[in-house]
Amino acid sequence: MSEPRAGEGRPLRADARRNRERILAAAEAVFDAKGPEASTEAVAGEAGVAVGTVFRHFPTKPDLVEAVFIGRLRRLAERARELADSPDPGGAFFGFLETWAELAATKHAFADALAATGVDVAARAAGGDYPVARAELTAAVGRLLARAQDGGAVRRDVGVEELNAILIGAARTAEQLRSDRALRGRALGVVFDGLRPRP
Amino acid sequence: MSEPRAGEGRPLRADARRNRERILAAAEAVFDAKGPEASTEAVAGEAGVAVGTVFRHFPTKPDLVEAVFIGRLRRLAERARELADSPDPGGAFFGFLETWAELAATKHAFADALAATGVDVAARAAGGDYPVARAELTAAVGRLLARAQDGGAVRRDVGVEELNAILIGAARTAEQLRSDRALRGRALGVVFDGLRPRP
Amino acid sequence: MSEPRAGEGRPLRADARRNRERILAAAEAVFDAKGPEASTEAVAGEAGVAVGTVFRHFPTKPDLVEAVFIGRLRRLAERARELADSPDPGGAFFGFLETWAELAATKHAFADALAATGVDVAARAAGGDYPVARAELTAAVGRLLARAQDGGAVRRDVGVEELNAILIGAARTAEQLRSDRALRGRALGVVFDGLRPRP
Amino acid sequence: MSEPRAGEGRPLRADARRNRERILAAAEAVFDAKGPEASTEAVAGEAGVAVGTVFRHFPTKPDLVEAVFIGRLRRLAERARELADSPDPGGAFFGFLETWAELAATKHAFADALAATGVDVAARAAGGDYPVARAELTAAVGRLLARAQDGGAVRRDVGVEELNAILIGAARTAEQLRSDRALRGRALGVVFDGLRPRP
DNA sequence: CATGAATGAGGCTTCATTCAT
DNA sequence: CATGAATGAAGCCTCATTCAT
Repeated sequence: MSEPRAGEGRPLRADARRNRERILAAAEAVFDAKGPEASTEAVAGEAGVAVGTVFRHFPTKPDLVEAVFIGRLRRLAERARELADSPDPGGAFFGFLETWAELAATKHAFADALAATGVDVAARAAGGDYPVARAELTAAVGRLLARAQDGGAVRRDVGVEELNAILIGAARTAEQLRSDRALRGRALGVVFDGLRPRP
Repeated sequence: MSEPRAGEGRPLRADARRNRERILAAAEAVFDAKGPEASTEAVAGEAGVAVGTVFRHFPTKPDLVEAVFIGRLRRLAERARELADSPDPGGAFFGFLETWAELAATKHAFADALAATGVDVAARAAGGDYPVARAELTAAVGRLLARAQDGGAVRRDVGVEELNAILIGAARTAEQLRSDRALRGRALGVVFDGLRPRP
Repeated sequence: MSEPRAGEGRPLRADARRNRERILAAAEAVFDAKGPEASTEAVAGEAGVAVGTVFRHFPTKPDLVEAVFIGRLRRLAERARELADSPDPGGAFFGFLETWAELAATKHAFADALAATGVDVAARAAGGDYPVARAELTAAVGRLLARAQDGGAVRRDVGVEELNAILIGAARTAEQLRSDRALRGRALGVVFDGLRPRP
Repeated sequence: MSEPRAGEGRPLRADARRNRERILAAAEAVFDAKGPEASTEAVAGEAGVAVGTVFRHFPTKPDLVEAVFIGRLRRLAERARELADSPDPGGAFFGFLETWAELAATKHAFADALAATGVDVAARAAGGDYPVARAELTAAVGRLLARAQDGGAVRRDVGVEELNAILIGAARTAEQLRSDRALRGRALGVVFDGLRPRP
């Protein structure tokens, strides 16, 4: 649940909303720096609020982690949508992959969180916002992929599912080579080349 | 450290060695199921020994995680060595990649542990068995790679470093598609295709 | 550290302060009875709080021991200051020694804690409240000593340093004879007589 | 019990006796260095035997601590006996005090162990060797004291009991000033002066 | 609503002691 | 007898979560 009282339509008070944002930002920063096992207290500290406030907004630790993660999914989906109508579908597609990898290369817990998906989603039922965010990203990426394939820039035997898994792996590859930008570029180049049509 | 006080040459008593194996096996199972943050207590339970016994063999939690991980590195290196003299270098190389991915597909903590490498190795100095195991694997894989490149099966602009990072990512990709063997095969195929020479 | 985050000026909430006092009192009682190695759990039990609460107030076992000890130093310094302006410097001085010994006679960990000084202070740097409390006591005692020497009640070849060590020993002597008040008085009398001017 | 199977008259085999001595020596060294909380394993290591052997000789940790302590009492008593017939009773008496303090100044756990006496003796019944060793020391010191008093070197209102407690305190004083020999000498001088006859 | 103190389960680790080899 | 592996209680400390202020 990324929005407390979701569905009851009670819009958060201004200060409450502000706190929520600050907590999310703080959580993102802290999780990036120390991984998602960082203590809630640390997040609260970074956000400049008390722990109680964090728990009011995100009743559970997983709730907070999920919310951070969903935020990222949304930003990625947003980016995918921006590129959707590019006149150069191939460029748009591979450009998006770069964005993804670049994001993953610096954001520590990102790949983990992504990978945790398969598990968590099952465990947390279908109630939360996660499936929605996930679906939106998948849809947006799917469109990018389809156009790129139509344009002949990407092989046709790849579906969104494989692409998704490949990107999760690529994120890890990128993270692994975090410190060497050139090496990272080359490794990702290899992986992405695999997506191009075989002659 | 895969052998306590390694280097002092005192071979463990029969029962001690048996327990050590049981603990390692238990740890592998538990870490696979719940990740390497699983409690030492859980490992002890699975192994059918008391906690104290686990700590006698692996004085520290990281020691245990490392030992499990090193075991995997060794098995992989072993496999790489077996394939070293294959008459079909390209087949040997890609066959090895399959093994790797197959192993990773079921072993949860594997990718994490691998990824943790960069950090842990630095932190744990060069004292343990880890660097050795790591070096051996790298060497064995390097030979496989070189032969495959010489045989024209793999593009020449890929080094062991990139390969390593790519494989770590591929492990994650495979894990992600754990449940769908066909899909997994296709995704890995794409990634591995990226390694073939561009026409 | 006798006040958590001392110096930041945030006064504890009423209930927190109350708990803090209870914990200190409990620690004093428990340490007196079983020595400072008594478990934190025991202290918590005596104070009627959960362990977590003890650790919130005193993040570390040594912190707790130190706090108890500092409390005692302060009480002694207070007593010394009260006696500072006595019209009978010699009486004031020896009266203070009685107080000290009396306190020490019942308080088990006292001598130990005092003795631990040389070590702990070095180890714990100059950050905490300890050096301050220690210095204040030394200063107050120094004044008492100087006046007594000026009044001819105490030999002049004794400095605060020796006096301090002697008192630590006397505390142990007193503790040793805890159960026999008369005997204790005589033993301390002998030790204190050593401080009087030789004819 | 400082002698296993005490009273059954079975004299230890030569190697067993040798081990016993080595363990005692090791324990003395280790306890001096790290205090009596040092692990039995550490003692075993220092002695070059296995833990099991230590426990065979001293079935319990307190047994070992006590044995070490008794050894010291005996050595002190021995020293006192040597001085018993000195032609200079006063010199002999104060010389003995020096020995005592000197021993205590370097031997970490000594004062503690001595002080622990009151408690342990009660707890451990009267069965062990401790009371005997204690009594012998007291007797020997008593003789030294009596002769010194007869010779006018020591005030007559001091008994062995007080003396004992004073010495325990002095040991602590000496330990406190361990690092400064001159200061230590002066402080002990003051304490011992208290024992001289008042004019 | 926010605050931050209290709770207490749970994790890691040490160590006296037992006992199979 | 010696060895050293196994046991498991106990200690310290962390942290998600609750709730009085």
